[in-house]
Amino acid sequence: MPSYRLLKEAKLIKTDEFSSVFNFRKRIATEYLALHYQANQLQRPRLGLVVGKKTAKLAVSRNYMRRVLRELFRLQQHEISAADIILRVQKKFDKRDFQLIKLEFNALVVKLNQRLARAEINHDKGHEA
RNA sequence: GAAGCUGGCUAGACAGUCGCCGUUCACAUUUAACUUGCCAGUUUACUGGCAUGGUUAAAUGGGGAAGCCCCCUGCGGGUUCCCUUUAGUGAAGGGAGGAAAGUCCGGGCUGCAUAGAGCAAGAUGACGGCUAACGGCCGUCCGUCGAAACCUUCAAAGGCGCAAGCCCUGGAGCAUAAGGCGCGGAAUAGGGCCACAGAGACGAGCGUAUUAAGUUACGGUGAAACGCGGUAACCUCCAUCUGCAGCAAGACCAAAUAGGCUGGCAUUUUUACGCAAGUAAAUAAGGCGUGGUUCGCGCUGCCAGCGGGUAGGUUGCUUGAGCGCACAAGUAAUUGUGCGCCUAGAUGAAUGACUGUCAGCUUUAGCAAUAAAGCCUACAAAACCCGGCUUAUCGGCCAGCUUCACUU
RNA sequence: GCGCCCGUAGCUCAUUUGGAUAGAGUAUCGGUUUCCGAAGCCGAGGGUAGUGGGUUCGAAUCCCGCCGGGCGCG
Repeated sequence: MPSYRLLKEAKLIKTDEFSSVFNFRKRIATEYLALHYQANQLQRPRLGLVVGKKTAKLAVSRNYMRRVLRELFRLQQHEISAADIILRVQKKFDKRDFQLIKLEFNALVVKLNQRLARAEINHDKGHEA
């Protein structure tokens, strides 16, 4: 039985960790979200969130977006391959858009897993060659 | 009853599943420290072993598998087993606001500075009170705004009436109610400014008339005119207040790397002192890098300890000018006494997601009861803590004030 | 947590200090020129100075409260 608890180990904390993911320069974007990622050596994915003041002026709406994304990550964490992920909100959304955001998030996860799997294969091939 | 206004309270409710952050308790495991008893070595103080001894502190995850059980059938819970690792489960109770906001004032707290006074700079400004303090609050005075009511007046269509007039409607004006707003000191302490118009705009002078006499009166404009005006939200003066910084304050613990200090080791040669050991000063050798080589150029070893200190962590961190009730003092702000209560502490930043029922609002249908659909709400989220101010705000409830009309 | 600056025509800026007509360039529209355009020339419209209040005879300008935008320090 997998646990859906969200632990401190599953979060990106330090500025260095954030910058290293950004510098890796891999990015998947949809209308509302942008996902930066970098494969890590841990057994689990780690999440960092960026919600800029530019996307929503009010702290309330920024907090809402953060919490929704964290919840989605929490429920999906075992389907996501091991990588450091930063979710960046590009466009404001609220409670009415929840289903839309859920679909976008799922699409992002699928895409991410595909890309990581492909990278794994290429990496192995490179080793054999 | 109508209209206008003021103040206070509240900020959907209940239940379920998963999840987050503190607090407390219980038991279990691991680690560390201290301690008790026994045994052995050896000696009068240590070392080792044992107890599944005691106390304290800290931490308590991750992955996998099949079956069974439970219910509100789910991304659910329970149970069993395996792998890895130093390593967890359960229970109770709590978890955003009236503005948490803007950061406009005032304090607490903390560090630094500080004999006293002054200058500079900034702030405040009726009078009296409240307060830890304030630019806040309360009371009074003053100024100003303030109604569809009252009063005055005007207009016009209609109604009633023989007529005077009345009713109704609209416009204007006056003085106001409750209430709102007000940086509300000083203009002979001094300086500056006062457009256009006007003869003249801050110094008095000019014109006309008049008189013994610059004696007296008047002067189309203009906000202000013959006067020792107006303006201090122009400079200024007077009175009062203010040391500077801010929890990223401050305190403690403390990696890696570089550098500092101390000690030891390694090390070429020369000189001085000394019988010697050695001490002191200078110096290069050696090694490494560059280079085909000599020359040349650049760098200077190892170990231990100490202190400062960065990342990081802990603390400050929530019991406080606290909240509620009662009584008393006071017109009130507020204060005193008694009793009761404990109410968020995150730090890439917890307070969330989903579901159901009932309220609430909107729309549609309907005479109505009600039904269906939608919204699950306004403004908005703590970041050391308080007292205010200002601004944003869907509704709901309660209390009070003023004016007018009607009834008794 | 502190500190500072800016909002004027559709756009870019003057006028603000020291109060009294809100002005220039560009864009728009009309005319002229041309076979038709462009450029040029002539003319016109466009503003209650971000917003609300106050001081004053008079406010873009002085004072206060909001709204929006930007910058700096730790």
